[in-house]
Amino acid sequence: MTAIYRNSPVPRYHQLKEILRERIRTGEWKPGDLIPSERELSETYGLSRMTARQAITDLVNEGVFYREQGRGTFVTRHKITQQLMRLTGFTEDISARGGQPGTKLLSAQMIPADEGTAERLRIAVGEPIYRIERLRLADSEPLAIERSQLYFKQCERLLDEDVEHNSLYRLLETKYAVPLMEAEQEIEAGLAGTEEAELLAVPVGSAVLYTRRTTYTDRNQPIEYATSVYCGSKYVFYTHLRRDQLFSS
Amino acid sequence: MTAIYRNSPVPRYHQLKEILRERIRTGEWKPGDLIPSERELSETYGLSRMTARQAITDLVNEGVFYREQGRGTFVTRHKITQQLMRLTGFTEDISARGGQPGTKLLSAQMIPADEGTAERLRIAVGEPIYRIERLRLADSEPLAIERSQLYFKQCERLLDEDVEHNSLYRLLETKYAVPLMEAEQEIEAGLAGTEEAELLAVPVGSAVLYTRRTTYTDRNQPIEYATSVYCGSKYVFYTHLRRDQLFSS
DNA sequence: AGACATTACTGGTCTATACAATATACCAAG
DNA sequence: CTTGGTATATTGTATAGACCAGTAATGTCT
Repeated sequence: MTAIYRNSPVPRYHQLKEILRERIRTGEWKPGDLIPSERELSETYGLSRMTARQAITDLVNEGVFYREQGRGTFVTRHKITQQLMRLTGFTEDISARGGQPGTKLLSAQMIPADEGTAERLRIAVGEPIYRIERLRLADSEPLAIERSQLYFKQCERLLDEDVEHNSLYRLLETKYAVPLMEAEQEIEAGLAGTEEAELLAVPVGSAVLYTRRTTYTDRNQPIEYATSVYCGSKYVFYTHLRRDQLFSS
Repeated sequence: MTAIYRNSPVPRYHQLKEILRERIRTGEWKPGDLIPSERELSETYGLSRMTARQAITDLVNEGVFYREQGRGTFVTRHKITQQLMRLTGFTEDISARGGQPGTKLLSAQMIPADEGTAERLRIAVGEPIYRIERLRLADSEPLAIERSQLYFKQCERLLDEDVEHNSLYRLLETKYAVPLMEAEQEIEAGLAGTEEAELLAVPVGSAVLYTRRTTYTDRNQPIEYATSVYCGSKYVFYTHLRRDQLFSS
């Protein structure tokens, strides 16, 4: 894509975002480079400056560019991490890191929600939820134990899915029209217990990471509560932190 | 603040952001509430719709509101976590969690940068950097060991600072005019070694979290590289994940 | 009662324009 | 050689207006 289609159903600012991304991907612009000014871009692609600016602003918020008033807009220097802090399921995550994801299904069933889960999913205690327990592999080695609990309309249909060979998140977004938007995650250090050690094939007392995650749809509805145990020696979490202004009031 | 000052040096959209935040703080708007429409807000405060929209867009990006086309704009339901994924120094972090931060200075000196640090701070190997090692306490209990390495113009002046009783980040932002913007952080599980166990007052082999963090200024210059060891039983990390669109190309 | 069209709201996109604030290079006066 | 102004880039802020697209309630027809 090298031009803006004015009659496309895709918004123009969105088309421009893709073009700008592409010009980075191809290596035309390298980290630290100055990109054309907003006015220049708007003339090149036949847009108003504000529309070009919206595309750039989006990419600034995504961490692709940064602006300096009076100087111009530049390509950020660090990009790897940003892509890894995206909300991803295990399958997508491992693929992105260049590994071969694998899954061994431990259990999948409908059960009544206990108190903690019900509160996090904002449903009534005892409501039937879909619970799945999977051992996750990377390059055939056990990496994590993942226990997911989901609730949405007709979530019992998930029982018929092949969750051993499909990405749960991809299934939700495609077949079930459940668009995932964001998640809150807690990370804590721990030691492997006997059961966990056996599944992960590590000695009892090895370093592990416990995570607890609540996932929300684009309607801000909690849809999944998942707890995981990651093998400490094989996995690193990346996060990106931003400092917002402290308002002196 | 309840009105927009048209001649204020503070941008109007920024004033509006503060007003909107205030209306949440006072409890006027609760999580899940529908706020007035963009058109309504712009009339109320005497702004154009685009200006009001800019304020709202900012707050949406910060996770304060979410929008639903055709329905309106709402206050998000989960707020605690968002504040904790801000880039914070230890002092601010513990205060925000309601604890009493403390520090024991282990060492502070200028040393030549080793290869790994030089690369992360994007300087030459051997360049003199400021290195500080501190034991961090929460409510008088040891919580973490933090080793920070900083490089910027005249960073040797830090040697004269009382880093035991001051927040390093606050010092940087106020006295040294070094505005911090964002950071990348890696988190990994580990076990306490003998030296770490002693400092943290836990048994050898306890669960700990290793973190490595590179901090950047608003000019995208790396300024700090810090590694920490957190006592596993006393600290939980929070992260917020966003799913951005997967572009099918 | 149910299905469908209307309508009036919402946010989403886009334009054209104006002026402010900042950064940089250059030039002239001291 | 330094200082200060100026021209001209840049992004930042702000307006007014237009139309599109999705939602929900209402009314109307079957």
